Amino acid sequence: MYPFSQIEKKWSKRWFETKIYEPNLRRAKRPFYNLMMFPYPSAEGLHVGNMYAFTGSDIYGRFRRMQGNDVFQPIGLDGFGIHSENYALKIGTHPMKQAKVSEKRFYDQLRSIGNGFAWEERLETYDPEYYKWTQWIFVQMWKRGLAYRKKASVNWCPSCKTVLADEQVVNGDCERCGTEVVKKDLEQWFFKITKYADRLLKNLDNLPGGKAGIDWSEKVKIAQRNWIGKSESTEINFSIKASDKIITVVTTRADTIFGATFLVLAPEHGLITELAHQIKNYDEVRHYAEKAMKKTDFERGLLAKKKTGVRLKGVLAINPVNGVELPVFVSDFVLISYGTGAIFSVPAHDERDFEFAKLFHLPVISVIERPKREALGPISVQIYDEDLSETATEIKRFGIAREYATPTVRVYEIARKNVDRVIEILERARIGNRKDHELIRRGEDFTLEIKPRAINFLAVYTGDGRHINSGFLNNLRTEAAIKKVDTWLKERGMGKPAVYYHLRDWLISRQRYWGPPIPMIHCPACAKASSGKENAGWYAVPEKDLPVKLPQIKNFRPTGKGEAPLASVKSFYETKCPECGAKARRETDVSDTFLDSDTFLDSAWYFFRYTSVDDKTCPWRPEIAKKWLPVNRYIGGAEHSVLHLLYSRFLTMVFKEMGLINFEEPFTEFRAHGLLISSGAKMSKSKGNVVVPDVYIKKYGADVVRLYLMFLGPYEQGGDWRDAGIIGIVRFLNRVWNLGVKLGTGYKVQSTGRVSPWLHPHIKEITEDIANLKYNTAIAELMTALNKFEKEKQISRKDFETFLLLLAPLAPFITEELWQKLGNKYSIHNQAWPKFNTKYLIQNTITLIVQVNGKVRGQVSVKRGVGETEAKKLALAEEKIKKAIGAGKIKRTIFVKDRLINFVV
RNA sequence: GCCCCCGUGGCGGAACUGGUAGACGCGCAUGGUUUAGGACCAUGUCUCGAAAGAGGUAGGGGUUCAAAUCCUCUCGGGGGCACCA
Repeated sequence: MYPFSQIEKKWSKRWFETKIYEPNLRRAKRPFYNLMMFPYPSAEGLHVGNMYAFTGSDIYGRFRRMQGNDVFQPIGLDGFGIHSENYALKIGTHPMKQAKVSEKRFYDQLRSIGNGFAWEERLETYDPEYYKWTQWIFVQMWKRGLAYRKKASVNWCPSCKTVLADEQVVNGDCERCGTEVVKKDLEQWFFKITKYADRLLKNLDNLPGGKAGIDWSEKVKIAQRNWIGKSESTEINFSIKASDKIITVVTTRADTIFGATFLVLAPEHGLITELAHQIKNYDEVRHYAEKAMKKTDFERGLLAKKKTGVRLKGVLAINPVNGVELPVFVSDFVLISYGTGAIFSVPAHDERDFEFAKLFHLPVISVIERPKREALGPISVQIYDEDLSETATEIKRFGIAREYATPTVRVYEIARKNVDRVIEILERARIGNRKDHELIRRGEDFTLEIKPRAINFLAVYTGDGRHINSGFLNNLRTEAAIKKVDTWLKERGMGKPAVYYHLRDWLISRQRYWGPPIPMIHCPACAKASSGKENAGWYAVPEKDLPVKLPQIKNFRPTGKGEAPLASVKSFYETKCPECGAKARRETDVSDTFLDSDTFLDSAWYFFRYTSVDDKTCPWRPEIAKKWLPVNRYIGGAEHSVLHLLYSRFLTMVFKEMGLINFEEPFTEFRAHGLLISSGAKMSKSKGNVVVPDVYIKKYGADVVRLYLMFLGPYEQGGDWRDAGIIGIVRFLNRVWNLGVKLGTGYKVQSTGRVSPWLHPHIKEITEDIANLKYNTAIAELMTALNKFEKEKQISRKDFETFLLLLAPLAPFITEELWQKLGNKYSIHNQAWPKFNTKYLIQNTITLIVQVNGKVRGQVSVKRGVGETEAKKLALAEEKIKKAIGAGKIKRTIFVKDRLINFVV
């Protein structure tokens, strides 16, 4: 095997010393900011998944460098956070100490993978020089009214002993430790990201000034759209009988208002207490509401199989469109966090409402006519699970053509002539009325589908259709009906169109130790003086006093009392009010630092800081930031679709408003790489299939590991690491080495000084593949080229050098070594990317495919650009073609120039 | 439940705007080379068939001269959101 170890060591050192990957930040002429997601320095060390992400990004950066860009490719560590803190607790050390240990290990590893990092610009989020500016940003947010403190019912992880953002709760469990999350009422700090919801959404499609939206992987854009969750809704006011109070509900289906048969309030709804005197069963209602409020969203949502609720006796709401009096309920299926926390229910056209109506035996009024069966096209029958056995047996008597079952569906194919009789059986089984029986056509037979949970579909129709029983909305369809009712309500002041978002404000405070302290001070004296005002007594730490340093304390263990560890450190929290000078108390929470690989506030702006890491006077120097930002290309994992990537966009918008920058989207291009799995499964410690790159780098060298990772599959789709295939890459690079050494030591080589024509199409392919992140096919193409070299036995030096240049971004070490061995100037990575000449892409003789009735029957060699008449003549001269056509007459000829000719007989 | 992605040899995966399916690599087989090898070299490798030929991209249906590619339904896998009114 080629001496990779020696080579890689040598060049790592040389690159570092000669700073070939350090662009001149001030003077660069063609700046290209190639960003990769800085890693979280976990105790386990650099993961092969990290290397996968970094290699893919690095190849692209190297490619751009060779194409003439000044590429800036910085790296740093996202080292604050609960993961490090927990690890320090576990092994009985201090996070500050551990950080230094991990830092060294990570940087050593990062140096070994062959990436062209700009080491001088590296940063660590736990460095006071960095988090000083994280805190500064917090202060700016505060000054602009975008940071606020609020008592809220928040997600609390009893194990991590801190609050969690909604995004960090997965199926009711803590994303990190899997402990069930509970609800707690705590005062917390929030950022008003909701204020930017519309802009965050719009920019995905169109940037201000009519420009096209940001160029991101489509799936990430979709995820953000879903997360922001815009709904065009209507607010409708229901007055309450014998009261001056009003219930404002929110709906996206105002068209169904004539079908409303009751109202439901969220347990937290303020009206419940306001109407206390009117509610006859107030104790019962209050009891229910209090119990519900203690439940987590998960318990109220997914977990709750059955609806619960209590009627507000003595309260009747009046439907504005028809004056009908409707009962009002409280139920935990309505959430205070969305809309107004109140809804009107239309059981005929909403499944949840229907569930609830069944429970309380409430009327169901249908206001939308279902489309007729014919109009539905394919039709299907669905039966409730319990009914299945008996009915199915009966149906089976008709002779089932085919039967198959899945966990949720049982499908029978029955002959057409039996359809009506089967429907009869279904009716007898009282599965629904005839209208709801639906059959799927399947050739000559029909498919009868029997699905569990079908009863709701039978009773509830959520689709569009002609409106009935709806007064002035009769005969309209949904869209038109909504418009009409909106106008109607607005004219009478009874409602108005409104837009709602699912996006919530960003909860950023955490009750832990290992994070940047929130730079706020609370003064009790001032609070008293201006009591009643919002945020009374709260002041930002004056900017000259930043950073608020995180003190090294002995007991950094989380308290679990809703208080951060710093709350018991007197020397930390005791301070003076910046306003009145009285004794005041510092905020002791730290800002959001959570997630294995990411700390949100810290990481939401790190790419700005890279441009000015040594500047102590500002977060970034405007002239340098202007030159390099926004980031030209960002490559990272899709798991950050809605967290890091959304927060970064939000902060960038704020920075623009502050006049700090002149753009509002931080990443011009974002590409999500695929997930790297191992032996068919997601890598995880519990499965024991985590691959650590070090072992392989030691055994085969970084070039081999890089190439293998990239060869696994399309970069944007991910790949499956299996040890078996790595040998193919080892062979490939060995062959490259052997060939290179032969040339370098004076074997006979042709030296024409020009790139051979046959290589040009390969240059084109490789260039395009790398530009499109299709590294797997780029490597395949390089392998093909090598095969050709070996077959020819005669090699020109120029061709081989070109080959090395093409391979250089992918395998930077071996190519650098061979480049030198061939007597070329350092460094290969600063050479110009090979160009291809289009005149060599065109072959003069091409193979024309000859088809008869669409089937390939032969091929003929023709001159490029040959016309139909000529091609036809040549094709028909072929024995095989003659035979295939036989006695038939050619009815039609399809001719695709330089590609094929097809005879239809 | 809703949204997105995917399904091609024994395996990872190629296939441009529909136009010779299986590039490249792994594995396997045969031969060579080597003291030996898990090293290297050569040849072969979708299925059936002696061949001519036929079939073949999860399955059904469709559009087309022509479908892995487009439409549609079903099945299966992965990811995201989820009582959001």
